[in-house]
Amino acid sequence: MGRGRSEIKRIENPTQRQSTFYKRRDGLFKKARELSVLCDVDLLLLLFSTSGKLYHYLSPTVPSVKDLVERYEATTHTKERRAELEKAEQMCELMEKELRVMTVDDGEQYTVPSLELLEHSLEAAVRKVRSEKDRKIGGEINYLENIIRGRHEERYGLCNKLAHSQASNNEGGGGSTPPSSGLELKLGLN
Amino acid sequence: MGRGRSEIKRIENPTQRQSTFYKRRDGLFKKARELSVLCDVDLLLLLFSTSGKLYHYLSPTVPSVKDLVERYEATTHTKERRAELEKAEQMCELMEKELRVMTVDDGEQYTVPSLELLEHSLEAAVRKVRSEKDRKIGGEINYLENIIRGRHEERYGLCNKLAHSQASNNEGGGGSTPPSSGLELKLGLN
DNA sequence: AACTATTTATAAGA
DNA sequence: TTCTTATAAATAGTT
Repeated sequence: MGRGRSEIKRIENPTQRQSTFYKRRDGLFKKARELSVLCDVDLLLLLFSTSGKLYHYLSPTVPSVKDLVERYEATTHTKERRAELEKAEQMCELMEKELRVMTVDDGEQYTVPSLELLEHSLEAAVRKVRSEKDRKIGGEINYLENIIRGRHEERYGLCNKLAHSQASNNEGGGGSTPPSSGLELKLGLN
Repeated sequence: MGRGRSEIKRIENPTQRQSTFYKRRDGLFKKARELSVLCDVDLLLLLFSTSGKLYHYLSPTVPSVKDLVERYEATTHTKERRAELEKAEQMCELMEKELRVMTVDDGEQYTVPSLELLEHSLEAAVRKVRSEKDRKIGGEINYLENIIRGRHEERYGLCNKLAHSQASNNEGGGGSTPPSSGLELKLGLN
């Protein structure tokens, strides 16, 4: 847009780069907000300018950056696992095929006992690949279970804290508990 | 853009919403990429569609999502701390002012001993706010130190793993160590 | 997916 | 930075 060319490559002139940065940054954030509202999308936009300044946008439907990043991690983990499983599956098939071919083909270079030996080791390899596949499936389940357990503990901890703080408020503020955050300091004006 | 109105609010018609989503998602990613290249910016764009599908873009200069998010956390932490410190500072000033006013003003409603008592508790309160401020500064330092320590341990752990796996490769693969990742399975074709 | 009439974004210039 | 304006780009509605 604008007058003249396009060409997406690093702008070397620092003044021009800065100016373009302001304009396009504003444009990008506007578009991000619009997409998130129009299409009911959870999104995070996080950016650091060359000078190290932080700008970010998080759609209003998302409670926190951490939350969305955890979802990202969970998703990519399962994706990676699925890709690995597919590869393992393919490998399995390939090896079974190979095994069949090798035992049927007449190989002049092999004696029967050596072919038998080869067959056995290939069978063992197939078993190994299968068990590795199973181990990975188990690992994925553990990973997800851990996440769920973590969430539970988090909630439990919060409940505890809440109950605790309510109890100590009812006592009248015993003094030894330090303020946990922000500026709700007890000023001791008794 | 396009024919007709604008109005940024959730599109209720699902077909239209989906169509708009595709178009604007592509546009947003394009703009994100362009900004990151043109202006040499580190950026992360992470989004989940309503159906839970993940799309993301990370500028090529950033090693990983985790990396950028850590930078975000470090930055916001220090920002929050700074804001808290500022508030504490203001509170301090306010209280000192109040203290001065109260001891100088002729308050008809107070006896001198009660004013003196009030003065002392206000002074104590000021001390309390100051020490809370110092505690927070210390906490921030600890927080940063922890991050640094974490990085060191991560690296150390990786070095160890590497050394270990190289050692066991030299031994000839003793069988009890499970493959750590991917598909570099030892097939046992001996 | 493709096609346009329009609206938006923005490169240059001030 | 900030505003203006000529022009390139994005996209809403339509096919």
